[in-house]
Amino acid sequence: MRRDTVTGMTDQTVPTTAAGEAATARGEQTRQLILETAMRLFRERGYARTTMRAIATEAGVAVGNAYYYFQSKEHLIQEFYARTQTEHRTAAQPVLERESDFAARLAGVLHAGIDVLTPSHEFAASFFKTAAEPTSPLSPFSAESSGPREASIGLYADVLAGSTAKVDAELRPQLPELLWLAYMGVVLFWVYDRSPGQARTRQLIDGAVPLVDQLVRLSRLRVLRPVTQQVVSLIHTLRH
Amino acid sequence: MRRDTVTGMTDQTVPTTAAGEAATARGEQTRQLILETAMRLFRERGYARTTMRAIATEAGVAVGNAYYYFQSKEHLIQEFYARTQTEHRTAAQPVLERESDFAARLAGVLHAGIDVLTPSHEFAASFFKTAAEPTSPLSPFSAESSGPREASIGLYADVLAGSTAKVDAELRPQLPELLWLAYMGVVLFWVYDRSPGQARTRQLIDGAVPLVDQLVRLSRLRVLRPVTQQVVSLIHTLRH
DNA sequence: GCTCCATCTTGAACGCGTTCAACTTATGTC
DNA sequence: GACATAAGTTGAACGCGTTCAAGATGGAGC
Repeated sequence: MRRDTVTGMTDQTVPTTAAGEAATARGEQTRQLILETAMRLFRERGYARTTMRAIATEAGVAVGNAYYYFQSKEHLIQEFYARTQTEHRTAAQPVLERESDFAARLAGVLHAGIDVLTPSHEFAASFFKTAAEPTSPLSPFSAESSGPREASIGLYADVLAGSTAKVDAELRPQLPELLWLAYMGVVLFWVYDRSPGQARTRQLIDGAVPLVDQLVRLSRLRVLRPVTQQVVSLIHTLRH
Repeated sequence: MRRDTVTGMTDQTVPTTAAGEAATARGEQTRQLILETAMRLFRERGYARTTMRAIATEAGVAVGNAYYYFQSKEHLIQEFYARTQTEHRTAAQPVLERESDFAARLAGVLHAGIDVLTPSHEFAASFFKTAAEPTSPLSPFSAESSGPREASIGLYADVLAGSTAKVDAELRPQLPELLWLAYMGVVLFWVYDRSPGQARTRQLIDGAVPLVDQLVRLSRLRVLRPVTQQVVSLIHTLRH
């Protein structure tokens, strides 16, 4: 059974047995071996300088074998997404348990996200272009990325839910996704950030969080209600 | 003399004569021929399906010759930037001459930008990933794109300068670049927009412009001054 | 033990972007 | 006109991601 992504989705082009999840021990072992080798080489040499031949050789298999388990070199990255997302959740947990202030929770979760990404900055930048392509399965907006995406949005739902923040009733249901979008913006900035240790990104978070916090507070204010409603209605329009 | 970009920048790796601009008639002719052929094929077949061999063959030259004039296949796209920018300016001119209301000017210029891009939607999406890579010379933030970028920011400076809008004094000097950034956001949305005729992008513009307009107005309001100042100071911090 | 068949594995081959040493053409100098 | 040098041109070759026909493996049913 040809497996597609780390989410365990079945490849529609090769529908054999119905039990797509039932991977044999032999296959799963090779799959993991190739994956670990690839992740190691990506970190060691960067994405572009790691060839499929090198991955296969180091893993002790044939090139074609790697393509039996992964549709393309790009698909090897999907594993990176899933891992990063899981690590983000773990790293954010203490903050979510400790803090109740909205701004503190948001800042903590954003910083935790960058903490997790930091060791992979160079690597992330080199494959970012792949993720940026709209038609790519690696796009954060793609159907194939829906697993990690939903999980990530859930994280920001928790940021809001566990906080003492008072939010405009109409805005509240939209806010988690908006916060996730803001997180995507931070990641985008981070990828482009050439400052040592990506210090600028930290400044962006520390500067933008109080701003978001204030805007959320002000969303209930009379002068801003029309603007708030405009934002909400724009979101509805765009979502169809 | 090996030419680098459409901006006429000299390739530092091959510094021969000082007069880098003095291209001979023969060379310039071949260069234009390759360029026209490439642009035609890109539009006909899309970026990915157009091979350098096909470009060379159709232009009646050798593959290596194309690489004499253009560092890479990607560099052929830089021409697309420059042309698009020029067309955008032209398409926006009537609006800038006619309207004095800020919101009308901004909406007009944004719509003009999408008007110009529309015929290239498929093509743009396919090479977008290239432009998205931070290290790519095609990134809108790169030094090599500074020409078109500055011109584009200038367009938004005109949007503001010719309008009757009253803007917070501290915010005003930052606004053109912020508007350009918003335009980049619109283009990003447009690239991902799968709705027929990219109707969603039009809705985004029509929905977001009044919002921006209101925020700009409110920037002078007492309750929002702190937020405005925060925004301005954040920009300053991030700019170094 | 034998057969069958899905699963897994192989590596040569393909088309791509890109490079480069060799060659040809044009331009200026005496 | 002859020479020197810069500008322009060539196409075979390289390394890459990817494909695919062919073969090997291992467990289920008898």
